[in-house]
Amino acid sequence: MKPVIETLTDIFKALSDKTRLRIFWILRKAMCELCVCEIIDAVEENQYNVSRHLKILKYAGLVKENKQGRFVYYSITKPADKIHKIILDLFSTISGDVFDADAKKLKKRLSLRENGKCIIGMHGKRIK
Amino acid sequence: MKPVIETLTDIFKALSDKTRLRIFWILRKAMCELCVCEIIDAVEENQYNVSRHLKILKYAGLVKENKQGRFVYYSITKPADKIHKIILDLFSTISGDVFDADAKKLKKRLSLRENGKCIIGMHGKRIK
DNA sequence: ATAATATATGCGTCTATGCGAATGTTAGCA
DNA sequence: TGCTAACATTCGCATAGACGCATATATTAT
Repeated sequence: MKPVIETLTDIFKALSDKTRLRIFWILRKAMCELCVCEIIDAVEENQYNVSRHLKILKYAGLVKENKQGRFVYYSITKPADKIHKIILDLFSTISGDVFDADAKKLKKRLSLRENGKCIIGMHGKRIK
Repeated sequence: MKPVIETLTDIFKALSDKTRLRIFWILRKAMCELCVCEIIDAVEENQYNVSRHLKILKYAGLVKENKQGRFVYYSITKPADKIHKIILDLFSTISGDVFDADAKKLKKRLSLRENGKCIIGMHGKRIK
């Protein structure tokens, strides 16, 4: 079990980068699992950067992953303690140009899903 | 006016360092202005580091200063928006060994005040 | 004016972090 | 088995941040 102060600095560090803020915000907004390529399209960042940032968010305990075939779905972790819960409350009050634009791009991307599953990869190619 | 995302990263960056977390925590806990030397005694850090960290917290809009003679008193700023308010709520739920120890040291230091004012400098020398 | 004291800041150093590019890994499909 | 695609990781570099030391600034006492 990490000391409280470690947990806190890990969380705040994870949220102190713009790209990670956007990724976390869009994951919270989505209210569902998002596959990496969908996140990439929403925030318009490189694959390796998104992957790296997701790792940091995961280490801080803010997101979790769910591997399904070659796709990896990420989602917000359910808050286990007060601090975590308050962080999520905080994000529910956040909106603004960058965030709203990301939400718009995500919505467009999610409309391409079939049966609630991602069927399009990173370069717009349909699966199967 | 800073964009929302800038405000957020500034706040999270400011809180992503252990010493700054402790300084901010003790300022919130104190519920009153603290002079720099009192903060130094509470967190047991070097003068220049405490000064620098206070500057970063101030830049993020989390604390404000009040100069009185050669003493500078710092205190928590009143939350101007929801985000700021939630951050403060978050800190009201935080406690633990390091934080509690700091609170203890601060209490001891504050008991040396006279008329609610700091009368002892950095090296334990009484003023006047 | 001079000295002393509370606080701030500039400089050098070391470490941490973010990015780009390339490469590695795993899973589905022919 | 071999190819392709989704995602992860490693390396090298550039920048940012934290610390220690020395010094600057501001204010008060002598």
